[in-house]
Formats: sequence, C-alpha cells, structure tokens
Amino acid sequence: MVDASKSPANIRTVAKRAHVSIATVSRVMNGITTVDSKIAARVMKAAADLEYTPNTQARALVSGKSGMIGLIVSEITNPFFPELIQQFEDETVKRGYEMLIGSTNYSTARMTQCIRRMLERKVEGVAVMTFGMDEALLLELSRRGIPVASVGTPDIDSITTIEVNHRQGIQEAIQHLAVMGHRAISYIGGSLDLLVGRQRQDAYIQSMAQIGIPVTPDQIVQGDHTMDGGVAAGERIFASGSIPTAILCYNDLTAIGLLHVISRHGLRVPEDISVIGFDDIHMAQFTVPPLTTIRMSCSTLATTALDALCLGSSQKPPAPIPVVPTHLIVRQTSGYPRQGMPAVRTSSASPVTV
Amino acid sequence: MVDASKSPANIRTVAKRAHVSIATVSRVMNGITTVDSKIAARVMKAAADLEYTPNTQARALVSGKSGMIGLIVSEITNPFFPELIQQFEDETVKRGYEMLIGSTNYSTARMTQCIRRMLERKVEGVAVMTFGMDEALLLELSRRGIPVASVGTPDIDSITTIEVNHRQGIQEAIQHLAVMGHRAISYIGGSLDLLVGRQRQDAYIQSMAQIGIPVTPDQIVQGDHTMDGGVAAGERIFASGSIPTAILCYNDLTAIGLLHVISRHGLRVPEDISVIGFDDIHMAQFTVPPLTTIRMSCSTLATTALDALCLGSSQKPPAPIPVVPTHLIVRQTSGYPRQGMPAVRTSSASPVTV
DNA sequence: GTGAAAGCGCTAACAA
DNA sequence: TTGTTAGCGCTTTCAC
Repeated sequence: MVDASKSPANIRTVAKRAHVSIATVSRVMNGITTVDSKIAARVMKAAADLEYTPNTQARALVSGKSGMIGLIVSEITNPFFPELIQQFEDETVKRGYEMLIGSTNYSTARMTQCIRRMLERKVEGVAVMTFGMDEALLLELSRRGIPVASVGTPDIDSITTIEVNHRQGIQEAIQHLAVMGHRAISYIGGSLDLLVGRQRQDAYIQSMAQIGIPVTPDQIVQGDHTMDGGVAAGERIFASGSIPTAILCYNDLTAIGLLHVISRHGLRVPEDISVIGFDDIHMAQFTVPPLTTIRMSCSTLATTALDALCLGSSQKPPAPIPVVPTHLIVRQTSGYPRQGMPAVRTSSASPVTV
Repeated sequence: MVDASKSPANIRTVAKRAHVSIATVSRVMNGITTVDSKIAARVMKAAADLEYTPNTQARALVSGKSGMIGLIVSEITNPFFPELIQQFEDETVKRGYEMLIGSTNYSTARMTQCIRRMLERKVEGVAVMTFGMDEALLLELSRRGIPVASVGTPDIDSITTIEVNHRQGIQEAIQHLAVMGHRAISYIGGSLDLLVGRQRQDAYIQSMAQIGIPVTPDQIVQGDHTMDGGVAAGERIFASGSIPTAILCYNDLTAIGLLHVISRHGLRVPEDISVIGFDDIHMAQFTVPPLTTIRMSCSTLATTALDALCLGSSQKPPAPIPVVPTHLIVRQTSGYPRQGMPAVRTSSASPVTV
C-alpha cells in the first residue's frame, strides 16, 4: 500500500515497478492474452500496489472511444423515466460503458444543449427515449457517425427506430371497459406535439371505433402528461357537466391527478368512474385504489435500445424494427359502470350537481 | 457548411483555415482576451464553418480536469431522488460541468463500484446523497484528493458534511398532531443501518418525549423506505390490533404504502388515522387525500452540496457545517382524532357511512 | 499578440 | 512474447 495522496500512479510508474515496458502494462490492463502469465501477474501486483487505475481520458483520446452512452429522456421527475434510467444504468454498466444522462423537459433549447453535450463528450451511441424529438437534432448525431436509437421516430435510415405498440394495450383497455358495459369512455391526452401523444390518441379513437363507438371531440380532453395536467383535465371534465363512466389517461401521472380530482369531487373509483393509466409505474400499485394501467416494459425498452446501438458488434444489422409490446394490467380503478350517469355525492370539498 | 461525415474538425484544421497557430485557436476557444479581436473573429468563423467542438477528452487529459461532478444517490426509483437529480443537473450544467450519476441501491458492492467509476472518470468532486454511506469509501475519494460533500456523515476533516435538520420537521409534525389531540402516535421507520434512519427515529422519540409521551417499543414499526415496506409495516400495525390515531412515516413512499393499506382496511384518513410523510415529493400533493408531510428542500440540498464542493474557488472555506432545514407541510392526511379507538369497518369496497 | 514545442497518459503499429 | 515509438487533440510555458 502506498500513499496515494501524491499524484496517482500512471502506466509508466507501474511499468517501472513491474520491470516491464508500458506496452506490456497496457496489454495486461486490457486483458490481451498474449502476455506471459508470470509477467502479467507481476504487472497486476504492481498495479494493485500502486492503486493504479487507467486514465479513462487518455484511453478515450487515443482510442477515439469514450466508453459512454448517452441517454436522453424527457423529464426525470416522471417516475416512468427513473425506472427506465435504472434499467439503462444497469445495462450500460454491465456492458462496460458509462451512462451520460440528459433530460429535455420538452424544451427544444434543452434538447439542443443535450445533443451538444453528447457530441462534446463523444458518446458512442445515444438512446433517445423522449417519445418525440426534433428530427434534425437526431440527424445531427447520426450525421456525425454516432449510432442513434430512438423510440417512435419517423423512418430515417441512419437511425434505429424502436416502435412501441401503444395500440395493443389501449385496445385491451378499451375492450376491457366495453366488456363491463362502459360506453361513455373519455380520454385525457398528452401533448400532440409528441409523436407518442398522437399515437396514443389515435389508438384510443381506433379502439373506440372497433367497439362501435365513434369518438366525439368532447370525449377527448387535453392533458400534459403531468399530475397537474391530470387535475386540470379532470376539472374540465367535471365542469363540462357530462361525466363519462370511464376515462383513459395518457399516462399514469395523468391518472393519478385525475384520481385526486375525482376524490375531491366526492365520487368513487371505480363505482362512479373507472380510470385507466399508461406506463405501469411502480406507484400504480399503491394508488388508492390501485391503478388499472397499461404496462410498457422499461427493461425491454432499455435492452432493446442498447442492443440496437450495436455496441461491441461492428455494424448495425439490417434492423427489423424492434417492437416493444404493451399490455393491460387490471387493478382496481376499473369496474362495472353504474346504470346511467354516476350519482354525484355531497361532499365536503365541492358538491357538483348534474 | 462542410460535410461533417468525415472525421470531425480538430484544432489543427481550424488553425489552418483561420491561418493562425493552434495556440491561438486554443486561446480563442478558451476566451483568453489577449487575442486580437480581428483574429479572434476569424477563428470563431473558421470554427463555426467546420462545426468544430473542442475534444473534451484531450482537454481533460492535458488539464487534468474532467469537467465532471459525481452524484451518488441511494435509489433513483424513489421520487425524491429524481427531484434532487434534476436540481443537480441544472446546477452542474449551469456551472459548466457534467454530472456523472451513480446509484447504490443500498448495496455495498454497488457503492464500491460507484466510487471506482467516479475515480476512473476523474470526477472533480463527488456529492454523496445517500444519507448513509460506508465511511471508508468516502475516505478513499478524499484521500485521492477529490472533494467530497456528503449528507449526514460523521465528522471527517477531509469531507464536507451537510447536515439535514430532521429534528425540526419531525418536531413540528408531532406537535401538530399533539395539538389536535393525538396521543397514540406511532412511527414507521427506515433502515437503522442508515444514519438518517437513526436520526429520524431519534427525532421522533425526542419529539414525543417533548410532548410528554414516552415512546414504547411497540409504537415503532420497522419499514424500509419503500412503498412495499410501508404496506408491510401497515399490515403489521393492523395485525397487532392496537391501532394508533396517527402514524409518522420515515418517508413519503412509506406513507403512500400505508395509505394504501389503510384504505384496504376500510379506514379513512384522516378521520380514523392521521398519516404524515417525509420528503414532500411532488406526488405528495396528489395522493388521496393529499399527504401531510415534512419538506426537505432538494434544491437547497443540491446547491449546498455543489457550493461545498467549492468548484471554481480554489480552496475549501473553513466550512461551518451547512444545515438544510425541514418543515411540516400540512395537507389533508392529518386531522383531529376520533374519540377512542377507530372503529374497524367491515369491508374495503363498500361505502363508508360517516 | 502570436507561434513553436513540450508534454498529458494511453494505445497500437511496428521492430526485435 | 516483449519493447520502442509515434501520435490522439489539446493546453501551456517560453520565445519572439
């Protein structure tokens, strides 16, 4: 053991101590097997004694590989993303990479900044999990030779698209509701600026058509993928006076906001209104009552993206578009509708008379 | 505009195009003002034309500064941490750094790995927000000359400790309950392996003593800072048969799990049981009913830690220990207790008549 | 005010 | 199998 308070050991120090050349040290540290095992052992010991860790910067500089993978998410405060990030971190570290994370908060300025940071740090690949992103920015990356895997991007040759089959889960949800007798099923959407916002809304409309109910505009309420947005949308529905028997939400956060509003208005879930979310964040199991929702597996998303980035392998495969499935998870916010319109209860908060 | 698909521009390319030396380019890129403004402009233009971005690796190699700050958190899936990370990201980027994140998941192996990664990447400082961490690991960092700011670490000279005044918020909570007439106030704790777990529990015990109620062992139930832990602890309380009129929880996640259990048992919050959390995660505003909780400001935590890392300034100040306050936020899970024990209701589903 | 040149710590040709 | 050496792209003296 050595006093490491002085400048840390470098490859030369180790070489000297092991009585070999720096090339040999380099080989040993990189697991090149053509080194005599005796010598290798000596080098390892010297490295250990000196607490030597290879300088990543130098290694990156000469090899041109930074050993970092970028992950761009929309907002880290939406619990879905931390769960995704967690998976990502595990996977990247497992593959010997470092994860560089960036969040866009739906702002173009931040997206641009994110991309610039990724470029500067010379990431070896970028996974874009924003579910909708300025195409030009993505092209900027791939134009510079950086592999990009992005969910729900329009067809661009140089970018690996990962499809999420939103349709499937939403269809299951609508049918689940229809089977129980729901007809008045509204939808609180996410931003239509995001591709995923449009996709989920389309899926809702089509699934409704499939059960023979054409959607009217007033059945679609605009949300913004936050709990606050869910609250606002919920309030608008209550204010409209025509309360559906079931509401499908763009995501779980929206649903949680909605549950909050419903409770405030003294109605009960699912007796008065059924609520279905999307994402199946962990929290969904613990809402009151536990949230029926559509699961999108974030571990699948993470591994798919990382695989698509083709790390290790030399070239991208001809890429059959990977598709991530979604499925309905039935918990307790969905149930049989009452006959007719839900009765509004008198409540301490704010009685609504319909 | 130039075809960037070929190898990216470097400092030499730019120098050539601007008809200057690489030293001058370097000066311009680093904002050294001794450069003739005409020349500087020419360099800027050349750089822009070539879409030149300085190579961070090379810069790091020669300067010995990586431009990265490490942030170590316990678990990214506890919403408190993403909120903290968000603040951190904003702050580090604002200060011109990159954030390298690591999560320990309370596992020593992962902590070790985290530290190693930070060391390898030559971070210029590490903020440890795990609220309890192997001291040796922290020393390892500071022994190598890396500034460390850590919350709730025992006195170590080389490490900046950030204190959180858990006591204050918990005292406010207990008094808030006491004033309303609660006497039977239980506590669902976090892991006592974590310093913060011990601190909060002590604060609970002392605050109870302050209102004249010595805590008996059965009033403290062990949780594990997760929603599942909250559920389990709640179930144990119900199973014990002696149900308190109020329960203080180690954190909001625990409280959310507890709310879930209470609802399942057909009791009402706060009429039957008052519940108080800790952290004030954003979600706390949207639970049903909205959660009374103790706020620990994560932006304060982030900026305090970053300031403590003394980035930019040359040396650490003599460091009066920074203290982050906590405060009670009263929402709707706390209220007046009923007289006597809460009545246990027959079913979870059926309407509650009050 | 500007340029030439010496490295930062490492990898990868190439030699031996 | 091992060693020598030439850079990777940049910052930073030190001359001019």
